[in-house]
Amino acid sequence: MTSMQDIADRLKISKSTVSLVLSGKSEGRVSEPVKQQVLETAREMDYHLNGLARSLRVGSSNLISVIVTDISNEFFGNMTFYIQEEAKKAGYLVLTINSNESDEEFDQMARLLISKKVDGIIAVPTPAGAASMQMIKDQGVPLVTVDRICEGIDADYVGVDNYDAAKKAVKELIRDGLRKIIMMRLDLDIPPLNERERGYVDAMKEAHLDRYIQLHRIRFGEGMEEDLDNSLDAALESDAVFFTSHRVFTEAMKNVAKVGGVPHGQCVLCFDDVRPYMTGTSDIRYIEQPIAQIARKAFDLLLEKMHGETGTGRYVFPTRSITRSNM
Amino acid sequence: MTSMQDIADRLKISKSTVSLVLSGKSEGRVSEPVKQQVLETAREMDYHLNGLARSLRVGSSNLISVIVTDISNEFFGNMTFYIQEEAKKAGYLVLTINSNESDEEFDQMARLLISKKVDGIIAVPTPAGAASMQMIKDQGVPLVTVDRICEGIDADYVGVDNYDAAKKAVKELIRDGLRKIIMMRLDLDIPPLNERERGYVDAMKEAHLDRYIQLHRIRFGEGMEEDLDNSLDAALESDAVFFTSHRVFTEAMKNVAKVGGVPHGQCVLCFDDVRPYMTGTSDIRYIEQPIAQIARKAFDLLLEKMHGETGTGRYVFPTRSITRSNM
DNA sequence: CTGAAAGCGCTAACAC
DNA sequence: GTGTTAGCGCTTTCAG
Repeated sequence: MTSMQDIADRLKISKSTVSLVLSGKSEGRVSEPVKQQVLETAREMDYHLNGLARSLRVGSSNLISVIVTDISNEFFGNMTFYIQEEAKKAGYLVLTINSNESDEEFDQMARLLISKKVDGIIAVPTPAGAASMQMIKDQGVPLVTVDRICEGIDADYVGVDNYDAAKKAVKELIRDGLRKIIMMRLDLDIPPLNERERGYVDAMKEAHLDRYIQLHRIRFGEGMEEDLDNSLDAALESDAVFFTSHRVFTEAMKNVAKVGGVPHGQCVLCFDDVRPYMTGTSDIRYIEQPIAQIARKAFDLLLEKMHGETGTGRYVFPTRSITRSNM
Repeated sequence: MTSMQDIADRLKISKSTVSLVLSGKSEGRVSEPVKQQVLETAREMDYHLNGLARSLRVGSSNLISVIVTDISNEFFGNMTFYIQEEAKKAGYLVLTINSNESDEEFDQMARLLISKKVDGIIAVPTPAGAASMQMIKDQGVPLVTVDRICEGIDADYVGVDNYDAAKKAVKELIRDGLRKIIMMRLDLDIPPLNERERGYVDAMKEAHLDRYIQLHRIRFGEGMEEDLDNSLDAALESDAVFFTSHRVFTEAMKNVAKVGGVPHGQCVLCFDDVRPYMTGTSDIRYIEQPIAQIARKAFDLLLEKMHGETGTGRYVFPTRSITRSNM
């Protein structure tokens, strides 16, 4: 592996000169002939920059990380994708991390990332992840949180109004004549899910449909399928099922497939895009979060912080309810 | 940010001693009291290792990269996920890169990764990516290719027998009475897609159904929706549509939703798991690739290479045809 | 315009 | 057991 020293030796010049031209800072500081020689020799010797050495010296790695709780959730998958696209444009590489909703894993990974000297972190906080957030901040690593607010932590936040989105969508269902609307949510104590539940409950109460309110809490991980099985009958008897997140929806669908699909005439409401799943004949609706915008905003905020800006803010984007009936 | 030197100064000892205990190499080389002091002081001063310095010194970054062509393809998404899980166990962080099927992007990213001194790369080669593969090898970076063989490059390969899988699945369709079976594939000149096409064509010919052979080539990226629209009528008139990859399937489904879903009684055959999409009443079948196994094998091979093994091999895993009719 | 030298934070010989 | 030293490959003052 050839180094700058190697090409300096070959040309009998100093490595500082080589560094100047190879890092594009030679403008008016290195003569044209020398510059050309360096460039050519670098090519001949198949030189590749050692970014580690550079990073150590300049104090920044051009690496950022995005830590999500469940990469198999399409919402997070897409978010990660969009962040990567933005990062690429800005010259950053991204380390994608899956915390699997575990505080311990999150913390462990955050420590690793700090040691890798990432320039910034975009994180979906785990249920009780405040301490890890604080550690990241204490280490001076720019941080922006996404999807879930982490109470007690002064960091940028980007997300949507989950309460409002859920309430509006349920009201639309009621307007369209549906009555027995039940909710299936993951058994995780995280703000978005709690907010969506509140929205559902309030919408039902306001329409005096209290008696139909049903909350099915599905365990995340171990026990998921069992819980889903137990809720199946209730689901089949309802007019509509409101799934609070993509993951619980897709898992439930695998289950529902066993009994021949969603019953004709029944309505499914879900957070996040389910268009590709709408091959059937049931009435499917979903609440769309502007993922690309969220991702872009999150990255922009991170970029600002990495450039030294200090204030933090909370940015809430509007959602849309989409109805596409195939009946 | 406190360094080893800082804690050595505080304790009036040398930084080598500090290094020894902090890197867990103090066994029988540092006295117990000193060791405890170091550990405690490190905690007090909120010390975090500078991994860049360590990597520069020891010559390895504990970073690997997986470069896929389309992260929004669930097959690659899952593969990446499994690789990450394996990598985590082995103490590696992974940089996920999306080449977007572009040779140029791949090459550019590969150069960046080399400068970041990644310890290894798992790559899905782009259509004409041999030169980039060679560059990676020339730089001494361990490489394993996945999903597509890159001709002319001596590197490990992990994948499935695409010809055989496609042929078998089509034969099953024919056995079950389907005749007008058409294929929709992306317009990319890559081995797996070509092999799947060959398998389809041969199965049809062997059943003397030559007259029903229809190949619809769908552009990837710009023009995709247009091509899909143009093929819609033919699709609706067929007995079955064989989608050669997950991506073309999901895109087509968005399109099909416009006309009210897949017609009753029609069959859809697809490469890769589409269980969550089986909410409808149509006959859906798919060819399952053992993604977890593929990912694990790829990572194992990479690990071996990173540990100095040299030989290369090609590993082909069996697929399964899954039928689950909801009719 | 070019070079010498210092140093980013760490590890690993090698002395003592 | 512990300290000294050299150096990984680069960037960046500072002289000349």
